[in-house]
Formats: sequence, structure tokens, C-alpha cells
Amino acid sequence: MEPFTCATCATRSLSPFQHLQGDEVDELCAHKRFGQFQKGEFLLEEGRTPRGVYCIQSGRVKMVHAGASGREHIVRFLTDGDLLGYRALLAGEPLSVSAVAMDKTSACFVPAEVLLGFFKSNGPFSLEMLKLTCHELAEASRIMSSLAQKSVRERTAEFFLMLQARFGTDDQGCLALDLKRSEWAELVGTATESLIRLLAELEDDGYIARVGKRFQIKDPHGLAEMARLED
Amino acid sequence: MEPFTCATCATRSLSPFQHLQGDEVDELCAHKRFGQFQKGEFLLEEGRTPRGVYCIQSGRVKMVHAGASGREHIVRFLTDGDLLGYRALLAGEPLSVSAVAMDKTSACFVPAEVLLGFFKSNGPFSLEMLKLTCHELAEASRIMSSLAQKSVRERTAEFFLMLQARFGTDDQGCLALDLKRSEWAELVGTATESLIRLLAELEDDGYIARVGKRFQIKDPHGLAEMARLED
DNA sequence: GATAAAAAATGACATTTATCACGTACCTTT
DNA sequence: AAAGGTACGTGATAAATGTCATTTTTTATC
Repeated sequence: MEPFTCATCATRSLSPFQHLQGDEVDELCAHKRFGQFQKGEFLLEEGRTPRGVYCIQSGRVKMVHAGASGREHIVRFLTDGDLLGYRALLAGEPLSVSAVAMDKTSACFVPAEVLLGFFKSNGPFSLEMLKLTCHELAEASRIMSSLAQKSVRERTAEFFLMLQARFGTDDQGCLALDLKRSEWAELVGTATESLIRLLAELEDDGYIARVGKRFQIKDPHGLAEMARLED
Repeated sequence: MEPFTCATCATRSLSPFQHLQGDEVDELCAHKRFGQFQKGEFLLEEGRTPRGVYCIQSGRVKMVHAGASGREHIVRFLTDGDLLGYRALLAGEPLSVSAVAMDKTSACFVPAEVLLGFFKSNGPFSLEMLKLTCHELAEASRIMSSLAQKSVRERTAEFFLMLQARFGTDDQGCLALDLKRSEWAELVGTATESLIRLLAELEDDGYIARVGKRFQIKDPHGLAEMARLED
């Protein structure tokens, strides 16, 4: 459903826009544009220059980078309250990734001028965004090191735990994020066939179990060990 | 040599501190602490919580992440005018990487309170830092995709071009950054032995040449093709 | 429910990369 | 010059992963 107003939008209070002050919320509300996207639709396309950002109201979005060989890489997932497009906008670069809806997704578009206005007028808001990007940079360097140093098996274990932490589980204890095998492969950075075999192995070895289409984590400790998580 | 004052520091004008205003420069100057580091010395240590940041005055610093198996990963390189430690500081997290001097390095330490004071009082400064981190995030996602999708050979070619773009060449056209074989391997994300063989191959195939200890790029176009750079 | 299309799975095989073991070159210190 | 350390390099082999061809299963569509 379309929110009546940003002032009462529950999702806004999850998003960076929670740090807007007083009439800035009205400003946001006056200029935002609510929109819906079907599964598979593009919110943003790699290579283009964004004219604004999206704030996801509901749904799940994957950020994908098209490699030269036709293979794609899923860089990260976004969900309720996440902002997308601001990196390229602020860096003044074309988008380095595309944003694709994985479910039916609702999102509000916020024009660049409006967002940049907030940054100019509201120091604390800029600072909060800066903190957010710093956190994401730390996350990015962890993922980079995993990709550089770990085997496909280790990475797969790691992503299981990461996705569980990020998206939680449903009532049966299954990962609350459905991914196709090819998407798993694009996330882990391997061939779909290799990934399929790996999932079967993990299942045989009792780390995970399949409930319908979904996966249940049976042995988080074992997975953490396999992933060589340092903590 | 120690700079007399931040106001006239040539390196500051390369750094984010170029966006400070009026008396903020004096504030910076009053609280910064000049320091020197020998080759191999740690400026920051993974896992610790930083009490401030460093602004590199001269020298080269590598940011390394220690993997579980003892193997390390070089996440990125920093040089004159680059700030380090601000990610963890702003994210409020322990450092996810260590900073190690590769040369004799001079750097000014800036206490956390002073830096945070600038963020609070100077909106445009925060915004500039935000732009910088967004740029780094874009860079990070490119590297992530390379690590996920490309072979060691392709990545090696890519890093040659990346390092040349970043650090330039000396008078003989050689990469102006000396890396040990093991450091190359830690950067590319492979075993040292594999990397050694690869360098020999690239040399045999005429992509690069060795001049003393350094490498000269003979065929940048060929390397770009091998790296499957999309542009 | 029949049919087509997409996704998942499997097998055989080639290729890439890691690992271990060892030898060589170079640099520093004595 | 001798000795020891570090970085560099090579060879043989094993393990991991990619690729291609094909089959089975699931899902979507009429």
C-alpha cells in the first residue's frame, strides 16, 4: 500500500531518513514518488547516471554487477528501509551495479536535488550517512577478503550464516530468502553446477537440510568452523 | 621533514582536510601529532579500536586483513594525503584491517574528538568525506566482482593496470610500486607459487618485462583484454 | 491436465590452482 | 670469504573448480 505520508511511514523510521528534521520530512514527502516493481524489474541500471535514489518500502532487491563473460555477480541485497543509488549519485559516477527486484517491491523515488539539499542543510544527516557508508566499507572489505582467500565451500558456508543474520528465518527455521541456484552461484562467485554439488554435500554432511524449496541451518557452529570465521 | 604548520602543508591539500575552513586548520594543527614509521611497522592493528586517524604525509601503507589460515589479504594501498582509520572510527567498530608501512612513512595522527568535531561543525566537510566513501564503495564492489568472477590470471592483469593507474611509472616506465612476490599474491588472492608462475607467463607472452626488480608494462591493451575490463 | 519453458541435477572431463618439497640467488652480517 | 637468512623459483602431484552435454524435475501457461 502507498503510505499516506512520510511523516507516519514505518519504513522511513528504518531508513536514513529517520534522521531528517522538522519540515524536511514534509519536503521529502512533497517530492518523493511512490512506485512498484514486479519481480525481475530493474530499479536502476548499471552504467546509467542516477537522477535520484530509491528508498525501499517493502520487497527485496539484489544489486548485480555484470561481468564481461556474461556471468553476473550479486554484490549485495537490500530490503525494507534501505537506500539505493546514492553511492553513484554522491560519487558522481555512473552506476557500477544494477538493482533488480527479487519480489514485488514498493519503493519511493527521491530526486537528487532533494537528497542533496538535505545533505547541504542538515549536517547530522550527512554524518549519519557517512557512518552508514563506513560500516558498509568495513563489510565490503570482509567480503573481499573472503572472496580472495577462501574456497567456494568456505564461502558458501559463510554466506549461509551471513544471510541468516541479515534476513532471519521463517517459522520452520528456514532461511527467509529464496534464491535460485544460479543466484546462489552469482553470490558466492562460482559456477551453478559447482554450487549445486556443494549444497548437496552440505546437506549430506548434516550442516543444512532442505524443507521444500528452502534451506534450514542445522549446524551453525559447524558452518562457522567451515567458513573459518574469526570470532 | 615535519611540516611547520598544517596551513602550508602540501600534503594536506591532497587530503580530505583541504575542505576545512578558516580556523579549523589551526585547530587541526594544534592537535595533530607528527610521527614516523619504519618499513614494516604497524600504524593500526586489526581488532583494536582506533583513537583517531592518520593522514599520510609521505610513504606507502598497505591495509591487510589476516585470514584464518595465516594467509593475509592486502585490501588496498594508501599513499600521500590518504586518511586511514576513519572507517572503523565512524562505524564505531574495531578495525577490520591492519595498516602496515611499506616504506619509511611519515603521518600525522589526528585524535578522534578533533575529527568528529569537524564533522559536527562543518557540513560540507562531512559531505566531501561522504563522497569519498561512496567512491571507495564503488571501487570496492568492482574489486569484489573481479575476485568473484575472474581467474587468477585475469585478476593479475587487472591489478597491473590498476596499480599503474594509481601509482604511475618511474622514468623507465616501470610500475612505481615495489611488491614482493608474496605481497602480489596477497593482493591478487592466490598462492605465492602460483603468482610466480603467472608473472613468468605474462613475461614470456610479452605483456610485461622485468627491469631489475621492477616490472614494465609492455602491452597495456593486451592486459586489459586479458583482464576483460569492460570499457 | 497437457505442454512448454525454466530450473535443478548429474556425469565425464578439462583446466586451474593449491600444496609440498626442494633448489637457487641474493643480501647481510660476521 | 663464510654463514645464515630471506626472497625467488621449479617440479611433481593432488585437489578444487569449471565446462559441456544431457537428463530429470519443477513451474508456468494455456
